[in-house]
Amino acid sequence: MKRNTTQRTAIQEVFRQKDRPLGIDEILQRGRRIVESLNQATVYRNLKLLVERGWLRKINTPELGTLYERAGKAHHHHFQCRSCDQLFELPGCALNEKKFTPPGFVAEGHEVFMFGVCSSCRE
Amino acid sequence: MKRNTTQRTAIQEVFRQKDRPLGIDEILQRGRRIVESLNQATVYRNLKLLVERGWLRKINTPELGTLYERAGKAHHHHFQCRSCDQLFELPGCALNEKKFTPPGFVAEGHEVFMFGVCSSCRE
DNA sequence: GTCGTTGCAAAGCCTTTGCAGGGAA
DNA sequence: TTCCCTGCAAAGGCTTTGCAACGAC
Repeated sequence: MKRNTTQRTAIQEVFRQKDRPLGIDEILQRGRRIVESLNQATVYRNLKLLVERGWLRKINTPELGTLYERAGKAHHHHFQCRSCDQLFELPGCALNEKKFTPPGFVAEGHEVFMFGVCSSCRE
Repeated sequence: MKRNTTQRTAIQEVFRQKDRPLGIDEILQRGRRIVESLNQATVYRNLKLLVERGWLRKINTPELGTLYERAGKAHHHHFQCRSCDQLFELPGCALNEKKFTPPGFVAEGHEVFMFGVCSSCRE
């Protein structure tokens, strides 16, 4: 049986506070504000567990490494600002999967990453 | 001034033989058929150099790590077969970038990865 | 008390780098 | 001969794992 440790709860709390894709460093930093002793290995172990439980989703980005976001959201993609290196959610989907699938191939899913500058950084 | 070493030539030859995205291991294996002594560090160094020269393009895939393909091709995306783990070229683009860009954001580019089963593996 | 969980350190991948010898021009 | 390039090994990031102590139930 799984136990609700203060560390795991802290990591989940971080995601409740910041509803956007987060990387390990930021999760660790913010988590330590809640549980000072929080260890990196613990974060890795819990992220893995929370992904397996379907509470988090792992995002392997092309330029920012691995990030995590809350699971269960509607199908969406991401926009990476190359100025502040934040990943933003893009609601909906602008990809015509069927049209794009080569004849004879079977499509199971897709990932779209957009790059550019966010509205805050553009100012 | 850059020199045309047998190692660098071998790596380029590998890409001429296989016109599809290749990973380090495959490049190394195939390169060693041409230059037996070929070293992994040499491959990494030359891939970096060939990318800088605009002869190769680096692809950071979500599930297969870093692959490289010949640069200079028309805008395209990729399809990853989860059965044979090969990356296929998808000619053209099915993404409506303008429609997908949030107000106030500036789009500079995008990356699309499709996942599924290729026609060979489906049989 | 049990046994899942944590912190710490070591180890595993993948990639980069320092260095001395080797090779292209 | 020059000095770029290579092979080898060590070192760097990021992530996982072994182990003994700890703590949730």
